[in-house]
Amino acid sequence: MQPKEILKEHVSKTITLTDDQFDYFFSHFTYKKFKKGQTIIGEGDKVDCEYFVLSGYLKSFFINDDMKMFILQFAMPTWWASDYNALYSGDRATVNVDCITDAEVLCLTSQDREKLCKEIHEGEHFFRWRTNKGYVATQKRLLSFMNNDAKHRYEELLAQYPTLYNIVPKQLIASYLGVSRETLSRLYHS
Amino acid sequence: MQPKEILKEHVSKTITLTDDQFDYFFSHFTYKKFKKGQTIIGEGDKVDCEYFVLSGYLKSFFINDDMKMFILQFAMPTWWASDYNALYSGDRATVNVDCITDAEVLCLTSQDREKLCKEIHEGEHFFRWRTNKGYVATQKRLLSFMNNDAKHRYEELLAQYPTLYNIVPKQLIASYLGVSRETLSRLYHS
DNA sequence: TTTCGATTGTGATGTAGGTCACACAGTTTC
DNA sequence: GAAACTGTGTGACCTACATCACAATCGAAA
Repeated sequence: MQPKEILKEHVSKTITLTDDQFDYFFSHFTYKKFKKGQTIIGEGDKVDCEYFVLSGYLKSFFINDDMKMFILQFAMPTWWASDYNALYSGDRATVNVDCITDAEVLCLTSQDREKLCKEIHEGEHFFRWRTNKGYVATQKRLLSFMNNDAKHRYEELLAQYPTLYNIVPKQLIASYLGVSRETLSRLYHS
Repeated sequence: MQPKEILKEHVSKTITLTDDQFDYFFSHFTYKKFKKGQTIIGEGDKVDCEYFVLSGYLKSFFINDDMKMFILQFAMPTWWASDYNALYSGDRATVNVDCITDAEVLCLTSQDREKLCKEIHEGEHFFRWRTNKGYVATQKRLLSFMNNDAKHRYEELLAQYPTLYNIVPKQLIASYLGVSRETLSRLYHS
């Protein structure tokens, strides 16, 4: 499937655009291809874009002072990723985004997103709903963090995204769950 | 200050509306007054509204199977609160909202919010930015949960909201931090 | 085939924070 | 003023998970 179709199908789930409107919408995106392991956003970068995943897997993550990694999100096809704090505040990136596998993405600059939101009312609606879903999902994850132990969170993750288990190294899954890789290993061997 | 002025000042930080537009916008809100301890949204309720706080303090929280409470958010004047998952999905409430102190709020139904978003482009812009801020804040809190120990999170909270310490019972602060009240007590007596 | 690096399993031990128990305020109710 | 209730401090003990150390596995490079 073509990039344009993938995005169109995704957007159509929330809003209805005429073909002309969608063509115009799409014209603001730039296609890019990355190799496994490549960095898309690195700590300290100026962040201009958000990324819509066409194929492959990305991760967004934070590295603390002890060089420990915490994964905020795995981004799979039709998901969006960026350092949203940096993107909206204009600050330098504190969150990294890189490629777990080879990946193709569509880039949208913050400027173009705001332009589209202004010019196409439905476009603004789309981005409001997308952010809203992200907000609710993050709040759920926060609750799960406070409420459940690592084993519970592990099972929750696998139930929600069964494909992750085969594609993503266990180390990264541990970083997402907020436990050490050793603990994760013990969890699913019991 | 009047409810209308409070809301206007708040909204003006993000968007510009003409007086007529704002009058129309405001006409969709309903004023309500609650007593300390009163429930605004209870588990299992149908959720129609979100609430803009004029005065007083609310909390939104989740109760797990062991009857343990987890606080998602303290809502102070000019903050918004609801069970956003229920509000957007139409499901019954799993998150509660109640009053830490006597409180005055403005209620906006989900239906009216969508109506306003449709009729006033700037209105949609406002709600997109509000949600966006919530999203980024929740993501930061999630990161802090993964990264920092209870003491660190405690100091972070006090630095950000010094007033909370005097107004909100320590038990609730503990529930927000995700530690037992005993642990919290030990933290700040050392 | 050999070698190297990345990934994972597993034991031993340490620690933050949970749970339970009880004491002791301050404040509301009769 | 007694009684009951809500909020808080503090000790003793327990548990989930971290950390460190090292072994085992596997794929890619050479």
